Amino acid sequence: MTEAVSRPTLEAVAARAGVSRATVSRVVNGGDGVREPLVTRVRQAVEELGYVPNQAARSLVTKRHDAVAVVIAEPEARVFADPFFALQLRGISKELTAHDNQLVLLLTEGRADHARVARYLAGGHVDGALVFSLHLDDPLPGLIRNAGVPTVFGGRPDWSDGTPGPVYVDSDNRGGAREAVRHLVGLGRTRIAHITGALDQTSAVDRLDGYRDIVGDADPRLVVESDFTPGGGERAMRELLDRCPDVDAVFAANDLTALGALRVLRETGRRVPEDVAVIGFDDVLPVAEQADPPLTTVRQDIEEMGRLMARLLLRGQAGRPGRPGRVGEQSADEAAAGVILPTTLIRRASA
Amino acid sequence: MTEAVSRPTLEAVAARAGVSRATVSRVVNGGDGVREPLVTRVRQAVEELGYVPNQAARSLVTKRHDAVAVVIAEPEARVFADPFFALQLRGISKELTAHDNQLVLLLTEGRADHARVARYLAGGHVDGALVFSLHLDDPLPGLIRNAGVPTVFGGRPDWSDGTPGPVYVDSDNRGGAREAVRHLVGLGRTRIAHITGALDQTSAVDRLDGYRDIVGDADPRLVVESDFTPGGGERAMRELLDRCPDVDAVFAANDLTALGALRVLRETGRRVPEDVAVIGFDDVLPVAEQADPPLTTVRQDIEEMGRLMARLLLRGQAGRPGRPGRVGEQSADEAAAGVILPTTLIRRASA
DNA sequence: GTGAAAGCGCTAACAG
DNA sequence: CTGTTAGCGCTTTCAC
Repeated sequence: MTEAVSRPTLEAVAARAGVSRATVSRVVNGGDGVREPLVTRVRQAVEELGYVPNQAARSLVTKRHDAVAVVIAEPEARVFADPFFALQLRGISKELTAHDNQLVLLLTEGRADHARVARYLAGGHVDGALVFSLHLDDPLPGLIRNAGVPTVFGGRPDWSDGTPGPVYVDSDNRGGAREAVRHLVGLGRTRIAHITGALDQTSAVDRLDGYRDIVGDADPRLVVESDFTPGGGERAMRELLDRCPDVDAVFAANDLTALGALRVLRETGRRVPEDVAVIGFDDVLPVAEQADPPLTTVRQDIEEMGRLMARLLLRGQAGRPGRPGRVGEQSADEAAAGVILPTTLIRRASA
Repeated sequence: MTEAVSRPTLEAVAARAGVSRATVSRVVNGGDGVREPLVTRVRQAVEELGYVPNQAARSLVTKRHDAVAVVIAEPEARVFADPFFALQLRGISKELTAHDNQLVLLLTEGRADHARVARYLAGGHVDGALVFSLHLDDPLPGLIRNAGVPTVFGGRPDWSDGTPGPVYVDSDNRGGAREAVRHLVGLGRTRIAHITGALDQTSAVDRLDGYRDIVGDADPRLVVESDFTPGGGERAMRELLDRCPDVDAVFAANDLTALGALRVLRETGRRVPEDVAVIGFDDVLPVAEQADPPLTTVRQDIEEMGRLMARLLLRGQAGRPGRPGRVGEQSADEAAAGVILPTTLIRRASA
C-alpha cells in the first residue's frame, strides 16, 4: 500500500473551486483581475487541498526560476577559517528570502570545478549569480561572463580589459586602511609598519594603497608581504622586527594576521600598545574581541554586503549579457558599477 | 537587436544529428540501448550546439530534482562565529557535486521562518533535506518530518516520542569528552572541572555525560553551566575559581569556551598547564592553534560529517515518510539510525 | 534499436 | 472578468 501522496495540481484546485485552471493560476499569482467571490473560493480550495505550485512546471513556461546561484570559489581552507562567508551568506539569504528566491550554493575546489560551475550557470538553471572570487588570476569571472547570466561580484574583481565594468559590492578597503593608519599617526606613532594580505586579492592591494596614502614614501622596509593567516602574520612580524627594531605601530591586513603579530610581539617582550600599537582589519569578533589585548580593528559590515549584492541582482542592476528574466530587468543604459560600503574603526586596547 | 540567445533544445540536437528526440534523450541519459554510430553522432551534435538539458522540463516528467536542501536553523550569531557550518557545507557540497545534485541552502532566523521552510520542503522542490537544528526545544524537526521528505540530521536530534529514530550523523561527543578527561586524569589531575556548553543542545549534554563517565560523582561544584561562547567561558571560569580555588584542570565544552577560560586563568595569575590544565573541543584551528598556550582539544572531522550526511541521503538511508524519488530508495525495513563519527585528542600545550 | 506520440503542471495569449 | 487553448522541453510507453 504505497500511499502515493501525489500532491494536488492546479486542476484539482480548479475542480474543487468550480473554476478554470486559468483562474486558479491568476489567484495563486497575485489574483489581479479576478473578482472577489472567486478569489476567496479559490484561496479556500488551495488551503483545503494544501496546494503548492509545481516550480518545475512554472519555470518551464515562464523561463524564470526564482533561484540565484551563489558561487564561492575559494580553494583555500582559509575561507573557512573566518566567518566571512557565513555572514555574507546570511545577508544574501535574508534578501533572497524576502523576495521568494532560492539560494543555490556552488562551492568550488579549484579549477577542476570551474567548468562545472560555468556549465551550470550557462544551463539556465538560475536567474542570476552572486560570485565570490577574489583572486586576481582567477579565470572563473571570465567564464561566468560568458555564461550570459546576470552577475554581481563580492569584492572588486580585477578586470583590466575594456569591457563595461562588472557590478560588484565591496568594502571601502582603502578608506578603512587610511583611517586605521591615520589613527596610528594620531597616536603619535612615527614608525608605522604594514603587514599586507595576499596581494593577489584586490582587498589586500587596496589596503596597502590606503596605507601608502597616509604614510607616503615611508621606509619601504616597513611593508612586509604576507597572506592573511596567523602563521603568516608571525613570520612577517619577525622579519619586521629584524629589519626595523624601532617599529612602533603595525597595521595588519586582517585580524588573523594581527593575531600572529601580537603573539610575536609578546614573545619578544614588547608591550602592546605601549611599545607597539597594533590594528587589524575585519573585526572578526571571536578573534578581535578575544585577542590579548583586545584588538583595535577596522570593521566592515559583511552581512550588509551580502544583502546588497542580492538586492542589486534582484533589482536588475547586474550585468546581463544574455537572455531576459525577472532578475536582470535593468535599463540598457544603466551603468554597471561597484558599490563601496563604508568601514568603521573599532577602538579596543591594542591601539 | 536583442540576440535572443535561447538555448538549444533536444529538438535542435535531434535535427542536427538526424535522429529523433527520443534517441537524443537516451544518449544524454547514459545512452543505453542506442547503437554506437548514433551515440557518437548525437554526442557530437550536443557538443557543437552546447546543449544543456532543461532541468525544469526534466523534473516535470521525472519528478526528480537532483537537488537537496540544506536547512540551517540557528537563530544565534554564534553559528557564524566558528567555521563549523562552513566545513559541513563543504563536505556536503563535495558529495552532492559528485552525484550531480544541487545544494539549496535554507537559512532560518528563528521560528518565523519555520513555516516557510516546511512549506518549501513539502512543496516537493527537492529530493531530500539535510537538517541542522541542534536545540532540544526546536519545533523544526517535527515540521520537517511532516513534510514527508527524506531527511538526515546533523547532530543527534532529541526526539523522545516513539517514532522510528531519525537518521543522523554526529560526532562521538561523549567518547571524545571521556578521552579528554581521561587524559587529564593521566596527567595526575584530581580536581577536574567541566564548563558545559548550552545544555539545550545534545552535543553539550553528551559531552557532560562523557565527563561524568570518568569523574564519577566528583564534587558537583566542579561543573559550571555555560553556553559555548568565550564570554560565557570567562564567566564560568570566574565562578569556578570562586567555588573551587583548588581546581587543577578544566575540560571546556568547546574551544571558544576554553579561550575565555584561558583568559581568566591568565588574569588571575594561574599558569597553564602547570597550575591548571585546559582542554577544549572542536579543534577550530584559528582558535585552538593560536590560543596562548596552544590548546589541547578534541577534534571532530566536521567535513566528513557533512559528506556522510549527504551520502546517507543520496543512498536512501534517510527516513522517507512520503513519496518516492531517486533519493530515498531504501528498503522499508532499513533501520533508521545514527552514525557516530570518532573524535581524536589533539595534544598541544595547554594540557 | 529507433521513432512517434502522449503527456508532466503550469502560464499566457486569445476569445467570449 | 473568466474560460479555452496552446504549448514550454523533456521522458517514456508503445509500436514499428
